[in-house]
Amino acid sequence: MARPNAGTKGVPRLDRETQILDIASEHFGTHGFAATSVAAVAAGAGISKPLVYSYFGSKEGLYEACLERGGALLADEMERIAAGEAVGIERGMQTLAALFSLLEERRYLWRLFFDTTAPTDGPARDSIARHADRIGRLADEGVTELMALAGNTDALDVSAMTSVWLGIVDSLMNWWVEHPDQTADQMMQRCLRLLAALFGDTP
Amino acid sequence: MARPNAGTKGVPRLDRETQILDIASEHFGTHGFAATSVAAVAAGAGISKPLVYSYFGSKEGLYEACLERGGALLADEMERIAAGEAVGIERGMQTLAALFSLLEERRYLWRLFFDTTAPTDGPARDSIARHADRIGRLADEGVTELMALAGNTDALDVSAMTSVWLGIVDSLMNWWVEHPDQTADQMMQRCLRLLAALFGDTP
DNA sequence: CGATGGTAACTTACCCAAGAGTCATATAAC
DNA sequence: GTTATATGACTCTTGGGTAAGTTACCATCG
Repeated sequence: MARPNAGTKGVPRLDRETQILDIASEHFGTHGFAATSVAAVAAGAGISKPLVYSYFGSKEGLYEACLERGGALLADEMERIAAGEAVGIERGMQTLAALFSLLEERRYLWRLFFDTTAPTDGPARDSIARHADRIGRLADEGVTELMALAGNTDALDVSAMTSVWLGIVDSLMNWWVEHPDQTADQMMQRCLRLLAALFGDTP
Repeated sequence: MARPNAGTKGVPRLDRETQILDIASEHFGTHGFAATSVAAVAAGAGISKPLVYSYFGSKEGLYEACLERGGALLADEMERIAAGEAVGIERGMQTLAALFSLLEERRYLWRLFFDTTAPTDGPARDSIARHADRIGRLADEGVTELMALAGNTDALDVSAMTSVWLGIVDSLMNWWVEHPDQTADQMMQRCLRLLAALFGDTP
């Protein structure tokens, strides 16, 4: 007898991994890497800490797996937009619409990629940067197009504008997290109104 | 005898506090609250940890003191702009110019106020939020004006637009930190070019 | 002028809690 | 009975916070 909770619960590894990644992504995205504890993730999944380590190796490994899965989701969608014909601000708006729709039930996911508390040293640095950069590169591509249309091809200008664009998306996502009652559709309508307020018309 | 380093070094409390705040602000602003250790700040100032605690009470107290000093600097400048006659985007650009000039030697300072790793519970929460909100309120005022000019007075729209505006400033500051060779003047010229690229003219 | 004592400016050496990571073991399922 | 799934009970490091003591300075008293 003894340990009443030991032994398998009949949950296959892949199912359990998926569940752990769901919980971990939410924690990492909501509180950041540093403020997330593996024990809390385990508790959230209703399992013990060693199982998490058994499946993901380390806290960084867990974070990396979250990035992997989330990054694929985000980048695939952004690539779909990129493959379309929209350019400039139009492409930006389509990207926003896609992101709102995609992340409606996972608003925290975006913040995973812009976490300043993620480890900046050690072997995980490269891997983390790679995933974060994949989204950045897609943004860069769109911004380069936009700037070229306006006759500006300065590399630093494009770099700064990309940073600003990502900052805009970031702040919209943060605002959305703080306003849970807003639907994806309402967010998109709001963005169109904000754009109209800036440009003085309704494009 | 014994402890060769004990005893006063003849540095008055106020001088020492100022020095500690300089170091601490840079650490907090660069690495965030969670990733900053009091021991590192003390080492940076060439003193021991207990002296920091003796002067500031706790890590949160130290952070609060940084916010106090930095917030006064930032808010005073933003209030100076607010008192002027510029409105809308013009006011935004003037604020940017003032911030670039003010923060040229302290680019990390801005990030102090938007640190997601700052403690979200405990007694310091209110105090910290109060300082962060002071800047937010000034931004809100400017954005409200801008939106009103465009005929939009929806509270949520204004709230979201304020968030976006702060996000833009945030990303510009981050970009600036990553490009140390750029002067305040170059940053401002760049912003004007980015604005021109968006609006298709040079206002 | 030198002794005395108070105080401000410091430090060493420690405590303690939180959290990353590990080991040996247990049980359900097949 | 073998294996994948699982856990209780550790260890070890990091970092916030503290207790107690040390040294320099300065005023006052003889």
